[in-house]
Amino acid sequence: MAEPDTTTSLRDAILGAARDLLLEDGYAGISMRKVADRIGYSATSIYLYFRNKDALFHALIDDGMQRLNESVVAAQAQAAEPLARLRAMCAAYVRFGLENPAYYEVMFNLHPRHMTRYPRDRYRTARRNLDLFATELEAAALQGQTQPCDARTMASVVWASLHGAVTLVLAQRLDFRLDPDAFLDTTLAHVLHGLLPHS
Amino acid sequence: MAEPDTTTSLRDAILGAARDLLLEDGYAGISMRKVADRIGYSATSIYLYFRNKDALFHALIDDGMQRLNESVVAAQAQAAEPLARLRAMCAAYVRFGLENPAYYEVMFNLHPRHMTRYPRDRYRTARRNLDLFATELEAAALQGQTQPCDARTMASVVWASLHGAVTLVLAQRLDFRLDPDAFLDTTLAHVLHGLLPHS
DNA sequence: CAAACCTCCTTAACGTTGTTAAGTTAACAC
DNA sequence: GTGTTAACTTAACAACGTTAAGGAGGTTTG
Repeated sequence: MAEPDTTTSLRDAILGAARDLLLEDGYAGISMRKVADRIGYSATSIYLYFRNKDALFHALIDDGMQRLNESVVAAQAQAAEPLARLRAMCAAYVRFGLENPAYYEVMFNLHPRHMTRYPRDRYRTARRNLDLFATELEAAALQGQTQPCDARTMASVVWASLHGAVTLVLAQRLDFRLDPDAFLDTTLAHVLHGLLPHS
Repeated sequence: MAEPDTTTSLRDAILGAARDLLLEDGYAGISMRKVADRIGYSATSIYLYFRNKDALFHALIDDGMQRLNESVVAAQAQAAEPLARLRAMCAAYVRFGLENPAYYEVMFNLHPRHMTRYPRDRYRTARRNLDLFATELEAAALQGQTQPCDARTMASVVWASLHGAVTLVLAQRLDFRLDPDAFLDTTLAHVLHGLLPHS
């Protein structure tokens, strides 16, 4: 299984193998030895490029955050009005979660107890994402389309609601009598409705 | 550390030790050997009373679900009108999460990948909890206080939003520029506002 | 009374995990 | 040819969940 290292550096090969294992078996399917086996190196070699297992996962999180951000940015460009953009962005977020459950898991559902916290200073991409939501919220509020609010807080509120719904569905903890897609649609509608001005 | 077994059965002693460890060190702080050490038995004794580690955790989840349910029921009785009751119940849910982070973690944030799914038929208490929310939602809709909706779906939507917010705060992933309590208050207000009739 | 049995618990072990310490091997410098 | 450095491996440690086998003590049965 030894691959050539002339084309890719070993660091990249490790990351690739870890990503593959993540997509195949989820978080639990990854061990240092399995990652190493897959590319024909010994487990300890990984420590030459990543301080420990957490550091390896942090790199995967970076990767996932990047992909999520691209999805949301793409959605943002699909509509002209703030509220419509917001809707598209929320939908993109949910879709990302459903389509990349393994990534979503390491990115958001891996608890600090299981893994050293993803360092604050590497949350750039995540915060940038949140800022995208805040921007649209602020624009919508200025146009009187929503009730006035602190955009930064409300961006987190919106995100938390979406996150809760996605997590619920991915963990298969949704009431089995409900249809996941319908549930997610209702959640999205409810979240947006909650932003509208008082009657 | 060997405790008397005349008063409590060993099964109860194991559960108690597991609960203590859970509260002290969280999920990661629990291993079969640690639980056993704490009560002066060997690790393998646990297997006489629980099929495996998952079964032990499922018992802890039962315990936590019971406590959560009691909190919500108590909150429900504190108000007379459906919407006010709903608000009190949501607040109780959030409070439970903040005050019992370790319980909350095993109950809702431990992924199926880390642990065999909590069996469907043992979700009685959880579903009962959800039904409490659905009942109030239905009553509120009947009185025209909210827009009409499928109460069961909306109960899950409300729960998911609260869950997302609580999870975010507990995992310390909330934007560090925001105050957790203010964020949770805003979330609660937003969730309830989202239920109101269209203007 | 002794033999069989059952209940409750333990010791020993297996295979796996993340991680560290101590080599090894090859390439290059002078 | 000797010294140095970079890249990688082997061996090992402590901890993990779990299983198989066994032992001590009381109860039942001939």
